[in-house]
Amino acid sequence: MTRRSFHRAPEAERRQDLITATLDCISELGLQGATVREVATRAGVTPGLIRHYFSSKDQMLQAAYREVMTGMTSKVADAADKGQSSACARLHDFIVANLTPPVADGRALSLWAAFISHVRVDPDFAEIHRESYLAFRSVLEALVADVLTEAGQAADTKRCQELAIAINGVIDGLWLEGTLVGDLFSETPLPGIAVRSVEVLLGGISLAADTQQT
Amino acid sequence: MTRRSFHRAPEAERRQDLITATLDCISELGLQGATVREVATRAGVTPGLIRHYFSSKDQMLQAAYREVMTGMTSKVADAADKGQSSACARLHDFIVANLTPPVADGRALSLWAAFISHVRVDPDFAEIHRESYLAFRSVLEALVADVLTEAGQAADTKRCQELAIAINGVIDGLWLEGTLVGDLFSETPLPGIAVRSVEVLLGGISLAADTQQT
DNA sequence: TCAGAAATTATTCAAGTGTATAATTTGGGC
DNA sequence: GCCCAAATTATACACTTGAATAATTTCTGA
Repeated sequence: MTRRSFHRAPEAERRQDLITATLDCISELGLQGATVREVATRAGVTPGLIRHYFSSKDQMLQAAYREVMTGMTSKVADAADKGQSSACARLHDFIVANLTPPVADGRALSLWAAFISHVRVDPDFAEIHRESYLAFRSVLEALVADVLTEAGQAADTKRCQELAIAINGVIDGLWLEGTLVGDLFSETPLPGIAVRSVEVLLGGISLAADTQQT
Repeated sequence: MTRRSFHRAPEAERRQDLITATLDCISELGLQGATVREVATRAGVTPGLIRHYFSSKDQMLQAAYREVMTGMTSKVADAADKGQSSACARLHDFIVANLTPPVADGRALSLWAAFISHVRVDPDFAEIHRESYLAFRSVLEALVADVLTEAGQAADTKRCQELAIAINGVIDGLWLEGTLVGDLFSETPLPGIAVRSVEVLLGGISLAADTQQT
């Protein structure tokens, strides 16, 4: 009986493969389905190898959680930088990026919810959540400040903070609705609702991009 | 060796105890912690009894999910009926009820997230989600229609629907923020932000109750 | 009071769980 | 070409899991 042959992968690459496999398991089978054996199988690897890269299964899950959150935040932050034009256009793109794939899709929501449900169970997960939430909101708060100054309005910290909280609420809520019951919104696209809602929250500032049609 | 004595409980009561124990397990230990044995222990019962009330562990989880959602919806719907005064006051109370305990608390969020993360895993959970979401939004949509007509504005279906979606988004999103990182909002209470945001979304209609102070 | 149906417990089972450890293979540096 | 550290596999273990079954207790109704 001969052993199966294998190939030695660079540490970073193998870690990434394991994390990706972990996330696949969680989104398709739930946290309970992310067993050491299932993850290893999907990564094309033997169960024992996991403990060579992570000191425990829990640490692997935490690494996976971190990747999900930094991935989502960086994607929407990128979208707000691509179109360099105006602050309004950047906020507009930021909102839309939050409510369209790949940020707004079932897999992302499934992963997010699975981890959130563990925030109260494990303090390590709570810390990861807190960090990623603050990172996201600080991006949004800066964006709001830019929009306000661009519109010639006062951008004091207090007001920016409250607006960012409210806007974050709209985005989060619509992200939930869209990804959970997206099929109910074929006729009333969410990004449009979101943009209009935020415009209203901002006191009537228009975020319309130049290339917009209805 | 004598068997432990027990008492025969009415079916409804025992089922309720098992469901409550299930929810306690999930909120404190996660879905993975809601094992047949742990639930039975907390319900003061033997593991085997669970299969006498539910044909499988999964069916018990589904019953628990249903209870969580109907409980939350009925609580906020009740809050919108107590003060019979005006439609504006009812919407106001509805919003506040969503963002204050017991609806807005860590336990509820933990439970909700755990179940949501299984919506994509198990079609039965998806169906429960869909039903409870539509029930909630139909309550909100009726409330919005009342407010609009009360303010003398047009309350056509299309507009009510879009407004309900947006308002639901604000509520969901702020509910998330408040329950997840509530300690960050000691100085900027969320119910206030929510009410003001909805007022703006409604085009400036004031929802202020008579007994309001700042 | 005393059956007997139904609720509850006790016990068992096979499968799956994370982890620990030892045996092997790989691939880069000499 | 070969050696040796490190990556990977293989195997084993102790424990937990959901479920199935049989044995017992409870309590109602006649």
